[in-house]
Amino acid sequence: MAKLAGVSEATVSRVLNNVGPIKEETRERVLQAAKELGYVPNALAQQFARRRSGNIGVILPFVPKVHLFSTYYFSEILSGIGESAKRFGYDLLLIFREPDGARDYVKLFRTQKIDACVMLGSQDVPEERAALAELKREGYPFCLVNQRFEGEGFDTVDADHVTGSMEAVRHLLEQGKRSIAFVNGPEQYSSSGDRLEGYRAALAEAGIPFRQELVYAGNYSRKSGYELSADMAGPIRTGTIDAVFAANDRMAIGLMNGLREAGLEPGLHYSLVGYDDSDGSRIVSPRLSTVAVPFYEMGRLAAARLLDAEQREQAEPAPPGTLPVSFVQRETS
Amino acid sequence: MAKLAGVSEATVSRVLNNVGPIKEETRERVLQAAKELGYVPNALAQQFARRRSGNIGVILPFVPKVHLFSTYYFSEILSGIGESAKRFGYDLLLIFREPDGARDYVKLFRTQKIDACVMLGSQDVPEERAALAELKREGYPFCLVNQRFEGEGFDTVDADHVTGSMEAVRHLLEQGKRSIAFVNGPEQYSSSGDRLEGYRAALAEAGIPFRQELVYAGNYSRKSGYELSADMAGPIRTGTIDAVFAANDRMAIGLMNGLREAGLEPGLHYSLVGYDDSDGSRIVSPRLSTVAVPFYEMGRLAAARLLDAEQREQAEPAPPGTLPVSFVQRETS
DNA sequence: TGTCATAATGTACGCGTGTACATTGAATTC
DNA sequence: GAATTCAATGTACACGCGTACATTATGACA
Repeated sequence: MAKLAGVSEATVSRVLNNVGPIKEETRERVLQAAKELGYVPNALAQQFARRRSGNIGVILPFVPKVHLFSTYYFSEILSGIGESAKRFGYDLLLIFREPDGARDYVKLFRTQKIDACVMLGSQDVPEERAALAELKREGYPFCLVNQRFEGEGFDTVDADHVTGSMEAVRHLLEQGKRSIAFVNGPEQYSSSGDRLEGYRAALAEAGIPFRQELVYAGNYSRKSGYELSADMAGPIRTGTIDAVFAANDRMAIGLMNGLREAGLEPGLHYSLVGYDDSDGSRIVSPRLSTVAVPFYEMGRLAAARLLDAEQREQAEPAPPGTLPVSFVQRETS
Repeated sequence: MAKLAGVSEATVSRVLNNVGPIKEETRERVLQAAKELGYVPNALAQQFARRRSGNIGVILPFVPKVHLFSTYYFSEILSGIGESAKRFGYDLLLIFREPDGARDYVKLFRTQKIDACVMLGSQDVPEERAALAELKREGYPFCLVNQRFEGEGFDTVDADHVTGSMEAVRHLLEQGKRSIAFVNGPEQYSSSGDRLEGYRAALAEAGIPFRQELVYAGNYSRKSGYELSADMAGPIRTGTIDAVFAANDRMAIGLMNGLREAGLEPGLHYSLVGYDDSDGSRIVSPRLSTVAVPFYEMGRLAAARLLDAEQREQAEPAPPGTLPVSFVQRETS
């Protein structure tokens, strides 16, 4: 191109990439020529020559119709990842998991489509664990967000859901509640285990025995919370349950709606605390007490960590980042 | 690679791309060798050689903290785009607009990073209009979703917000309401204009004069709806307003919450209809009447159209697609 | 002035595919 | 049996950049 600016292609490349010593005058001449011709480097050629795509992959759960997971959750994390990506000059390649459960993450790296990858919404099931272990074995950089795999040593950015749950339950205890039910999500998510742990810890701390029959199993969907209301309405009426801690806002809201149909109001007949501080928690009435999770920050950190390591070519896996969460009291407790 | 399978690289390429005549036996030999070696074509080299990235760009508004726009809205559209992309073998490259308003869309194409592009959340402002016009002038394929630019002939997938709004207002009229306020969003969005048009048409149809003082300006955020409640509480009490049609659910919900603080309940002191059929509309109480928009389908269609055209190398711009919406009655009206 | 170190630039080639064109081989036709 | 045709494959090169290495300019120093 700008050979028409009296210099070799190599020099052009050097100028544009700021590599090697360049006479100031030459640099300006090249940049001037590039501007005049409206020259834009071909990213495909660059990627090919550099053997790096400059893309960071973001793996998302398969969602034909986004509804099991909170869109809030993903939007926040995604924005955070985007923030870091921009800062490091990377682009985001969005990848939905296959519906059939196939997860050939290695292929994504082998084809060079991505240089690193952030995993969202992954579950601790054997196939996933194996797929990630292979990824790690092959040395490809990836980072999990909001999901740990015990004993694998995967790079992870998580939030302190144990403490978050403890605080939520402590709060209910402070309100004088003694029969606190817990609506949890599937155990494939490490955060479910964390929350159960926090729930138990808070009870233990208060000298209250844990009772399995107060633990209800949902799947993080609003519907599952709604359906559990049928089982819980009775115990709430009789006082066998005087408060509910739900593992996410969606279930809490579903439960709340279901109990309302049974004539039970949160904050009046029972206390209710959700988890996530999602949009929904602010718009229901009464407004839902919940636990705020720094999703944006988690995404930002996960990507930053990957790209930072990428740049210095180092492999030292940063210690799993665990970000603090905070209890938010509103009107349901 | 699979030259070790007794054939030239060219033949390997032909086999893998299904191009040209190939002896069945050769094909199998190549595929067998590829499998044995675990061969995976280098996507970067492919893209470079084909001069196509195989990426479809998705332009999103700049969102340091996602909150002005409904995350629901984008998640749905994004999923729809993902669906089409997968079907055509494309990947999604996520691109956030620059905060400073710079929008060098052309560069994205010139660098070959994307082959086509879907625009989300774009506004009809001079810079955007110019940027898109340039894109069109240069012949780069792109498609707008939920936003039209009159007189430009851009490829667009929109929803019939005029009819949707008419139905919403008709519904209120059928309920006997005669003083229907309208809370609209910024006029940079064509859908705002559409909704105003629908609002006026429905009034005209019923022989009710349009009154400018019943039109309130929000910005599609929940906060703006909340703030407008201060202005509207009085008129509602006096009966100067007996119903409100809001241009989206977020504003409707904000308004509802604000009016509640003033002691006014939707469905009781006034009727309320929102727009979007977002998650929020289902979880507030009373549940919000609204208008369902096929966002997923819109994303799916936009991408499908682009990629379809891409494949047949044709340039005939499909007629702007306008998808139907549907009124959903719930409890606030 | 000559030597040497360093700055600045040019030359040449590789990166891994896709593909136009050339070549070979086999089937068909007269 | 020669000519023709087309299937099947090989050969060669382009794609646009980055970069190792070679080369030349520049200045410091003796």
